[in-house]
Amino acid sequence: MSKVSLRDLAKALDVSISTVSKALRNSYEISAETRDRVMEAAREMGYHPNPYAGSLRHHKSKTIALLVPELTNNFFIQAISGAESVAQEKDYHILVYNTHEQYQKEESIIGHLGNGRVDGVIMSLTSETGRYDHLNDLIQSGVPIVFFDRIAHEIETAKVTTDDFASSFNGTEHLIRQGCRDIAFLSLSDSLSIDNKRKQGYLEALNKYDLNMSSSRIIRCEGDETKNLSTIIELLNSEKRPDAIFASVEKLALSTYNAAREIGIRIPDQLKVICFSNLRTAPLLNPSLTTITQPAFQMGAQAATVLFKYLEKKRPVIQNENIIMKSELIPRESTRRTT
Amino acid sequence: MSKVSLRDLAKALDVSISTVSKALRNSYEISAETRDRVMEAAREMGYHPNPYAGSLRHHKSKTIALLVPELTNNFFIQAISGAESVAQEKDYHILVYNTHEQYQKEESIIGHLGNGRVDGVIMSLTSETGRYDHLNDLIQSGVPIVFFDRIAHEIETAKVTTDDFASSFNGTEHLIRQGCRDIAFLSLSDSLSIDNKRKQGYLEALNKYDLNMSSSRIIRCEGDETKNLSTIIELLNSEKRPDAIFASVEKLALSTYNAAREIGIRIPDQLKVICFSNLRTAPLLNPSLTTITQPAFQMGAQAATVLFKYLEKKRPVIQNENIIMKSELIPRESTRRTT
DNA sequence: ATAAACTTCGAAAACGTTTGCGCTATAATT
DNA sequence: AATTATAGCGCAAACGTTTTCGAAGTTTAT
Repeated sequence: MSKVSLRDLAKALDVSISTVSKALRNSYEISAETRDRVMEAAREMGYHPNPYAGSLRHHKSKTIALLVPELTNNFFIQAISGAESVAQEKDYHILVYNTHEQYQKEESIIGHLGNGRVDGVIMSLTSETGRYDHLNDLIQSGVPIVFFDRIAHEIETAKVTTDDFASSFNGTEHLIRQGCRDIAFLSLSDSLSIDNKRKQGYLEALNKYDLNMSSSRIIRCEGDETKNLSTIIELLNSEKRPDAIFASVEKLALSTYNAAREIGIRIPDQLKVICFSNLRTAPLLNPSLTTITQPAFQMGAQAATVLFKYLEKKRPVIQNENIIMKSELIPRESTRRTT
Repeated sequence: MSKVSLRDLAKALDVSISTVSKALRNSYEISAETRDRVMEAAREMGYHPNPYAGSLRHHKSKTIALLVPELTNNFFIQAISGAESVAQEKDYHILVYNTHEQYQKEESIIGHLGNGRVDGVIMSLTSETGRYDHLNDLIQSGVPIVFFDRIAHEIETAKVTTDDFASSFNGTEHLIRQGCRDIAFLSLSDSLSIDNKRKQGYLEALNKYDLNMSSSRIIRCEGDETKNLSTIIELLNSEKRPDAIFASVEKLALSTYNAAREIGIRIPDQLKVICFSNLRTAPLLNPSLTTITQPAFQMGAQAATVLFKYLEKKRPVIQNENIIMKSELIPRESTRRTT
């Protein structure tokens, strides 16, 4: 039936609790004979150590937290999957939290993570996050943080990102080479590290080709889905409609598809679309979608690997370190050259 | 800096540990004055209670585990999202585990969940899972389990599912009404509750319309992605190619799309496709995909709600209960009637 | 005035581990 | 034979809480 503790084992075997404990951990202090007796009894009685008692003694929980701003998102879910894989190998447990793109939730959750609940944190920032006191406090209290994708430059720790500037530059260049001259950039948030890098890459490419850099072509889409949809429809209905859209995130590209469909604009004939995306169905869309795909799984795995590397040390203070992985530009129908 | 405990607070305020503890929990035994002093000091010194010490005392962890056979899967991720939402409201924490469709992993993870790590479990079974000893052991040890989608009929507890039989029947009927007479069913596993229900619905519909029930039209696709792809290609290249495919899970429909594309079969003209799916891009596919969509988010939320309802009792033994939610058939291009 | 009741707090046990140290018996060393 | 080393085990403290109980001191009732 229920819970069997060291005490129960000790009583059953008529030895002390410490003997049982040591036997189970294969201590040299215990004779082979009693060790085997204990092991056998433990298996038989279904003993499983209480993890929290151990945590209390050791100040180690063998648990890490994973904070993402969105759960139903192909990129983040692949990253989580990557982190989970290496955690499972290392016998670590993962607490998953959805911050829902809300700074307030992020702060509250981070607050719950001090004092030993987790040994470390892997996270991607909220689009609202502009101050980092809560994160610094956590680090100060001894819980290291590794960032991925949406990072805080201001915090000295390990960060796993992709080559956002270059990818965005390449993506924009790709559009230009396909004949586009008026490219709108759909942005998610001004405070986001990746968003800014991507904007810069976009602007730099425009600059290289001497294209009009009127900043009005950077469209902020930070509302909910329907809000964004109407923003995009408005854009596509405007007098001077752009001939291409560069969506900084996947969901904005999908909204663009929906908008185009709704008002009868043909992709790629009248509008070309490219975006950062980890959509598996990108090749199957109508038309198939040109994407810049980040190595999401590997990013999560890498973030976890770095974190664990530090956790294995006595006093885990993570040094500043930028790990930059490459995204891949995959041209498809949505940016096909038209005449 | 780091960790501040009750002892630290007590020392700073020159009162006893128990006074501090009681003050923080607003005990009637403590005067308003000292309570306020304690509260103030706690905030100032950044006190956060050590969760595991409390867990040890209370035999409650305020944590639940979520086990899914696949993480990069729209259905499961939406379910997780639903469960996470209600957990966050109830101030519970969620440990997420990926069983990778492997019985052995499921067993091992379940083994780690005894003895207090979690107060309860929400899970969907592996396609390999055929025996339930590990689950029964866990329940016996006092940790309740709530199943969703892929359930174990043999275990008496709460189960959240959808009307798989009816949905599958309706989906098959839909295909028949669109003119199909030779429908292949792509199955994932014989041991899976949902798979069997769906097969039965499919067969029942065939029966109703007096169609050929040769069981060879049930195709097992339990390999990896490339294996399944070649299985489907073989099917579509066979002498008597089916005129429709009913995929029991989303990924098999996507493989069907890929297979059709590869060997130049046009959907829906030459082949109609329907599947169970939570793909957000289903309307944007080429052609748009007819789906039977489960209320994944609500299922996860419902499972969590039921679990918490029981956890709030003293001795949480969950009664047998079948909660059945409705899926929605959304006809799209992939099953459009052709002449 | 004494007894009773109440208010406010502290001592200590308990949750289930791990581990340093001490104790006893036997084996090895002189 | 006397000493020392060693093997094998148990005691007890510690981790950070919560909570029962009792000890004061204070107020109210008789």
